[in-house]
Amino acid sequence: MTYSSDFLQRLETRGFIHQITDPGALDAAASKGPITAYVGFDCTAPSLHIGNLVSIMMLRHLQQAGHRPIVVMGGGTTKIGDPSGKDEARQLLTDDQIRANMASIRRIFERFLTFGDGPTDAIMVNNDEWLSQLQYIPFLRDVGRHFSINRMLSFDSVKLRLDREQPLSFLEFNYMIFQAYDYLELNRRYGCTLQMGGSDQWGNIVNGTDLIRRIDARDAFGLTTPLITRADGAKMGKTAKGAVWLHEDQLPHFDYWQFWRNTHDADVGKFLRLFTDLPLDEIARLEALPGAEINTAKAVLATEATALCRGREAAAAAAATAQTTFAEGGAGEELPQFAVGAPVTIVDALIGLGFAASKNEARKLVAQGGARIDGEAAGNDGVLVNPGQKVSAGKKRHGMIVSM
RNA sequence: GGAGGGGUGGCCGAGCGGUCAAUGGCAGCAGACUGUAAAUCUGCCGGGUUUCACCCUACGUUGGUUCAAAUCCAACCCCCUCCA
Repeated sequence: MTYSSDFLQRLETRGFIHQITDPGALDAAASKGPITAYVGFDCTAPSLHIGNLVSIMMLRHLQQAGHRPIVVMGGGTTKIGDPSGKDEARQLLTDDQIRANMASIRRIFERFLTFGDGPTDAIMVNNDEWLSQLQYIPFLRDVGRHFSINRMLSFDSVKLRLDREQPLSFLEFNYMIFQAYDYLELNRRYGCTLQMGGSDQWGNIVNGTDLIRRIDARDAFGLTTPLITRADGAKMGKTAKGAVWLHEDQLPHFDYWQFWRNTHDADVGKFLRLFTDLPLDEIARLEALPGAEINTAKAVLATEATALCRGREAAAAAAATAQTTFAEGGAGEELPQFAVGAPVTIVDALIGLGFAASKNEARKLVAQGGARIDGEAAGNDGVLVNPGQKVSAGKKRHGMIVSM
């Protein structure tokens, strides 16, 4: 499918589009002039992770194409908890936790979007602003009447729980109503005519467009992105160590860079399109690199993706560290460090650097030849390591011992 | 409320008085081969120590029987199926 609007054409060619409620009409609207679109984010954690990155990039493209992005923080809906994909109710957060999380998340968005008061500047709003003002009876009369229980029961998020006879509280059951109401409110306040989100949000999004049509008789659109999976079928962004966080407090720059560097061959092109701003012809060239040369493309992916989220400088530093550490066998500046007062055993060094969770684990690393000091296998667990030496666990984890 | 079935290591899932830190699979870690990839093969995969060994903690919870329990008994909690 090809679109006449720059915005949709961009999304389409870069692999962002899964479903659109009315592609033709949305394309026409986006061609005619600036539109306002939003994505909702929940703020149950102080940072977003890679799973949110597709939506963030989509907002970035929206803005670059001359439209206005709204970031909706689910301060109000976080108080309820989205039942989608969960067997059990989420833990409820206090107002203070929510506020702190929102402040922290905002800093991530400022890297990707330009905020301000201009016509295409991004704004961030908290749906708690209107949700907590709602009056129960009027809300039921004005909004509740448009929702049929029959239909709500048919939604996957609800059906799944009911089929498994898992408890679904009334509180959570209301989640989809509030999300639909958000859209109505944003449409009224900001003339927002497009809600975007992951494919799991399709039902919620459609509820919103329906509600706007029923109450205000206006057209609004919905767009969802495909679920991004890796070539081996695993869900994107989950590693054994947990989520890949966008916030540097939760994941060092170097580790973030490394995450992208270790992308599977088959995913390089896809990820370059989704997670960098590189032009498509450049990406086409990179993903076509044969054999081992694909590593060049991975390094570009890592640096570009890191630059977006962490800044160009941090990306360059991470890339330089990777270069000296992996390609030259040296030790880059960004490696994790472990400060000691006196020489320590290799076992303690591995634990100190966070490469082993217990002494047993560290000993096993040594026994299997995975522990190295300055590139040489550590002979036994009693070997001492001095400040200034590089300690490695396996081929990918490297750290420096420094003096206090 | 009644009748059955079940709760085991990150997950799935065997075991059903000693030989069980517990088969197998997945995930993970390390080694080999490579390209900081994939696939494959090999080893590891609760914690501690003086590591071909020993100690501690673990099979829903709490007690009990026994020389000995994940395995038997009792009570309790939770889940599932069927009946009311």
